[in-house]
Amino acid sequence: MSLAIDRSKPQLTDKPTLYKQIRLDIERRILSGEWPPGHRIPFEHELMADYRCSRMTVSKALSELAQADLIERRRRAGTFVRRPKFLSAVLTISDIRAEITALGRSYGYQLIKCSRRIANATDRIRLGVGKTGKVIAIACRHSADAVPFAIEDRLIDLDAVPEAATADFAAEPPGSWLLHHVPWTEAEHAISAISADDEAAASLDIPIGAPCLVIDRHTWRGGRPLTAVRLIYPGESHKLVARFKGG
Amino acid sequence: MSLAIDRSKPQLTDKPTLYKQIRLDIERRILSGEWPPGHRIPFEHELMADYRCSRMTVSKALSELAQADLIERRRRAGTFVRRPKFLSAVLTISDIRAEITALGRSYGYQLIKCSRRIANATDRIRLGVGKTGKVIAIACRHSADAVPFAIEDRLIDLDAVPEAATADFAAEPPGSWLLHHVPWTEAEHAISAISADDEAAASLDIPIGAPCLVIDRHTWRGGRPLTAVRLIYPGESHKLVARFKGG
DNA sequence: GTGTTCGATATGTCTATACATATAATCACG
DNA sequence: CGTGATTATATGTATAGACATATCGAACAC
Repeated sequence: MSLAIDRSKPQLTDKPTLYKQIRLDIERRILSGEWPPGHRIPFEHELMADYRCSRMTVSKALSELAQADLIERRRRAGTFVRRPKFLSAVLTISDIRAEITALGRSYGYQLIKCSRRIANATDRIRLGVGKTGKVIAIACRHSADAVPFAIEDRLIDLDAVPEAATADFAAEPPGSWLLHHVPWTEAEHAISAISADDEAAASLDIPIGAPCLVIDRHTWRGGRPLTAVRLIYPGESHKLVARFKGG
Repeated sequence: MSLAIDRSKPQLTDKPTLYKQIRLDIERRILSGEWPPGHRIPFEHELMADYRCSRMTVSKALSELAQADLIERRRRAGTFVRRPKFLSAVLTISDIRAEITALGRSYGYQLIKCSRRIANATDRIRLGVGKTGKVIAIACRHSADAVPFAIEDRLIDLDAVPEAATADFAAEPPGSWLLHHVPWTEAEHAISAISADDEAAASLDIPIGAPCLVIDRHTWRGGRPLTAVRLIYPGESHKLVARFKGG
């Protein structure tokens, strides 16, 4: 297979490390289509010979590729290229303040409503908690260069996030505050489209009935609900972008 | 730290392997909040002593956690718990036929238009190719239990995907055909909301002006554009779901 | 005080070896 | 002709030791 690489001065001429070279080599072959899904890649002992290195080194390269789901390793059978896992993409949603300032626009924030109460039935369903407890309900608006950017309707479980009781949500948007103060372990986003009702239309300064992009996000820590939020963006002016890069 | 584990009969009593135990142990501490973001986790030589194992074993556990972005390793300084990477989630978009049949509903498909042509200026911009070439333009509709589910407007670069010339898009939806025949390496999705224009409204059997969820997807192989597609879903009946599970 | 050098140290890579374990392939048997 | 036991083999885990490399801090020079 003539894979042998230049190692005339083992740790001096090589820029990337050996296992990384092997990993990138295999990755390139997979992504270029040279080794299509289902293809059996050379056995470890073959790669050992090709690259003149120990099995541990080959194994390290293959293990990383396996962890990244590019290949599948089966004992006795060998190592195979995985078929791409049906269109998936990583959606990155930064907090809104960061998103707006990253665009070089000035960030504005207005707290519309902030109340503390004992969770009612609606709150409990929305958060997904069984027994009643204290919650904070927040409505606020984010703007970019003084133009309404999104409105936010949030519920925080005060029993799960007691520190929220002392936060000043008039000064700092709850999304930013939570992101910086409360670690979370699981999150779920549901993305849909709605027509602006009169309230949303007024807050966003758009016509009633205009299309809006909606993100409903739930966040947990160790299975316990922390917060539920609905973000409404004017639909035609906002896009969510998700990317997938093989490897 | 009293982390020592039971290894009275090294490879017999242990269910999970040693490095996996170490990995899960550390993972648990991080996800439970016991070791918060920024916390320095014990040095490798400390973990070696705690778990009575070699450094390679500890290192393997830490390397996997680092690859999964839960920790950050810095030479000379030590290993630290990373702060969560600003709300990110994995969005999985399966092809529409699979999505509908997975819901136990019957899948229907109508090809509305399919034409082959030399790429005009609009096509070139949409695909992001410089010089002109042949393309296939397809319009079609997907339905679930005979109810319109989504409409699709797609452009395929015939020079990048010559096999598409022989595909029968009246029999098989282009999304499914591409997924099964054409490997890709990069994809980008932009998600937005629009009002249904009269054409979309008629195809989807919804009122003109109704909110719709739009996915614009571009797919490349090795940096070369393969296809550009716009999918329009009735907004209130469809949700995209994205999840993030720590670890 | 300020910048430089240098040593200590934690992680990063690699080797050679050993044994464990899952399983594909083969073979013996009813 | 299946079918169950056996074997061969590729990956999986683990060890001990070696050297590479980045970098924090302290000692040093200016």
